[in-house]
Amino acid sequence: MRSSGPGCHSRLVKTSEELPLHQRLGAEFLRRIESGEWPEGEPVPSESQLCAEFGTSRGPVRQALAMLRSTGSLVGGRGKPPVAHRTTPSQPFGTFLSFTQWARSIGREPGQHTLEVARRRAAPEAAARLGLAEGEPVVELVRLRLLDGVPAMLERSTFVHEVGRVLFDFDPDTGSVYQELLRREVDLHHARHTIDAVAAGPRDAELLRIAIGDPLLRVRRLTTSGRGVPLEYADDRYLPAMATFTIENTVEGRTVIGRYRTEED
Amino acid sequence: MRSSGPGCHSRLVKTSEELPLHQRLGAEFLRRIESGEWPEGEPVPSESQLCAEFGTSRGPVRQALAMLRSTGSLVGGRGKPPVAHRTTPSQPFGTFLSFTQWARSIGREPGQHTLEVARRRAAPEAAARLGLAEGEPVVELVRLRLLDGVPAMLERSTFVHEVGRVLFDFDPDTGSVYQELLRREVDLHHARHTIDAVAAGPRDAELLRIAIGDPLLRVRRLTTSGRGVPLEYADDRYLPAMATFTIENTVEGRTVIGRYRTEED
DNA sequence: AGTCAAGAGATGTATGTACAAGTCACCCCC
DNA sequence: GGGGGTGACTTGTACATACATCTCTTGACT
Repeated sequence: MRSSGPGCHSRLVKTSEELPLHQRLGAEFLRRIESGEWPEGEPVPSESQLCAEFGTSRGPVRQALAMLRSTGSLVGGRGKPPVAHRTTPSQPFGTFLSFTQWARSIGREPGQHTLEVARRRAAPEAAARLGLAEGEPVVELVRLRLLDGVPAMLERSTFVHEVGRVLFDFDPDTGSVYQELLRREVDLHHARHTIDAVAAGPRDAELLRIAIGDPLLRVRRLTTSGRGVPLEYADDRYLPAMATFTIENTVEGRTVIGRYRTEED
Repeated sequence: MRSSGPGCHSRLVKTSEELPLHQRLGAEFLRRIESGEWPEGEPVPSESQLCAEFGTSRGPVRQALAMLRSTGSLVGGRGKPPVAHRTTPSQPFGTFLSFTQWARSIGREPGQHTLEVARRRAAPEAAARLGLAEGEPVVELVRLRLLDGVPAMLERSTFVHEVGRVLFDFDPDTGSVYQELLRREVDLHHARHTIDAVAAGPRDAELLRIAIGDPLLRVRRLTTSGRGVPLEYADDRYLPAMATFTIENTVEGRTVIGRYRTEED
């Protein structure tokens, strides 16, 4: 295998040497598709050729191809070689969850003004979503998020107390709460985003510099751990001119999601 | 093992004898998980037991398990049996695309008032999205969609002419345009939904019986064929009180999407 | 020249084997 | 009685093989 230039930066991920063969093959194949080495729309080398090139049996090669097929990077059929297909990649969990990572991924500079960070008793809706009794202590964080210095979103997060208390050792004006929680090994694993539209209230309007009643794109998010324990409930209100959400789906069931700057789409 | 009686256990999987073995196994396993025969959170039978039960080798069993693993219906790891996990299923393509199918899937009665169906020259935005020159003929369809008789959404669809002309033989007040197009073997394969919020204009307000400026949840949809040819561009405006969209994603990259009645979530 | 059939080559499916690596229960020993 | 090792069992990975099925080209026949 051609493991030249192994990812020296990836301490979180195992080095290529110790990964299973079919995963290394899959990564290599994906690199070739995305680099254009296997051009879009062109058939890729046959399984036998790949087996010969990497000196393996058909098993690992087929596992790798199946992985790419499931993500849509390969399409095609029986009897003829599969065809490379560059797809719009689904935004990874972190990018979709973290405003900071998202902003950077679209080449904008994220910013924030923290308006409030307080330990208080859970409000009715947040308590219900987090599965807490009303009045249990939680940590609330309210921030105005900026893109290139311009107000873009108003974020109201409610953390269960065990998670939220780490925020008191952290200045939410300096960076990404999401990354800080990851660093503390909080198991952010699953998120459910519910999207609708609301009219701006007085406070929304004042902070986002719009008129009361103007439409806002609201995303309510419940983040849970790997075992389904709620960790955070958030109510994010975007200026529609600054961000849109996209969902792409196909008859085969593949789904990719994204959040984009409005003008860019 | 092959010489054991022909099909002595094959009656257990009766789904269409001509499907490949691993697909039949996958369907059967999924049925057992969803029916509770393999209880949530409990380890499923080991691969050897499944091989014995269905009289196959490990290969098809493992392919079927891998399929369920990729959809999140099975979780678990090395050394210990995988654990059944009932997941909220992703809404299939048809349900997500068709208002009619969606309404029925949530137990509501869909309805529609067709306001316009006309062959005309493409408007600038629709033309750009459909990849047409401005002024090329298209078919526009404007319908007010109802849930249980109550206005829920205003739909403005623009079809490329080749697709849209079948609508003149079809009464859009009677049912689902989507199903009619499928029946005519139009290759609706891929859809990209862009979600944002807009203020209701005069016509929106009048038809949806709200005030001008009230927030609406807008979904712009570009539907394309399997080869990427644009077929339809739509601008759907939902009353936020009637529908929300949800996106669920995990660190492993699985994504499920849904559209729900607002109160039900 | 056009048409159709045969065949080569590709992928899809299925089996059998072997070993590596992880989990768990049990038992021995301290 | 508790701690730790051992071994059976399970899943993960890899290879070799065989055959089915589909695609596309080649070539003979009309």
